[in-house]
Amino acid sequence: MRSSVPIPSNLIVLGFRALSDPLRLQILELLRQEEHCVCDLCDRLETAQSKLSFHLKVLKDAELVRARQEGRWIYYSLNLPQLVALEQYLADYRRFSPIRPARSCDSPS
Amino acid sequence: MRSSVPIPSNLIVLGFRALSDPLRLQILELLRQEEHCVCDLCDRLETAQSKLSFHLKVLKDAELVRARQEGRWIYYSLNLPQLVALEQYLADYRRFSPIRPARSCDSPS
DNA sequence: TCAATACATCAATTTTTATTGATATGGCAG
DNA sequence: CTGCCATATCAATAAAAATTGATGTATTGA
Repeated sequence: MRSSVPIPSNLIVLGFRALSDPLRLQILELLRQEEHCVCDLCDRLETAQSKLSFHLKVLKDAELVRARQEGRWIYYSLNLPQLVALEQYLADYRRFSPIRPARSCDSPS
Repeated sequence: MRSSVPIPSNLIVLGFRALSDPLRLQILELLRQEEHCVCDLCDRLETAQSKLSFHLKVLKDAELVRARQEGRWIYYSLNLPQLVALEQYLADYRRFSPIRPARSCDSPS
């Protein structure tokens, strides 16, 4: 019998992985306010274009951002529902984890 | 002048990184219900002890779990406040992201 | 049609993370 | 003390992710 512990969905794992990098969090921080094209992000983050494209792809694969083309620009924006999905995943820990009585808190340093 | 985009706290990044692995999420899933010692987790997850120790360290460094020694066993449990901190970080996207109309890349700021 | 711009993708390399098996440490029973 | 058990850590390797510079692909304007 294989492990009976539920295996988390791939999109959840991808989401957290995408969030696990400072530059990518900075990208999201910028997108929070408005959508941006790549060249704009390059400027604001002082980062090479190909590097940014790489990280944007990670975010896009995790469905944390969306891309919209307009002329020769591609505008990235937050995909809020997926951010909310991750938030909900974490919220379930708070909501469905019985708070056990803290036993004697004799912390061994 | 360096980028003015706020750099995320290291603990936040560590937290998301710790969450970005299926086995580690399974560990948290088990800990949700009650604390477990390592040998217990090895059994339930059918995973080698040293492998589990490695992943527990990742979770502990991210402060998502706590360890408590009792005799020769070490019991791991959730550290709910840090999970909540990550949840809050995500919640802020939902709460503070105004939906704005696209600004053209060309247009004067 | 041509050149320039915005972006993606690729190949090579470097860096980071994960896995595995072995060994170390420290508590406990005998 | 001795030997066992639970766990951590280490060293070697493997696997995955990130960086960099170059090249490819649309789109636009001349």
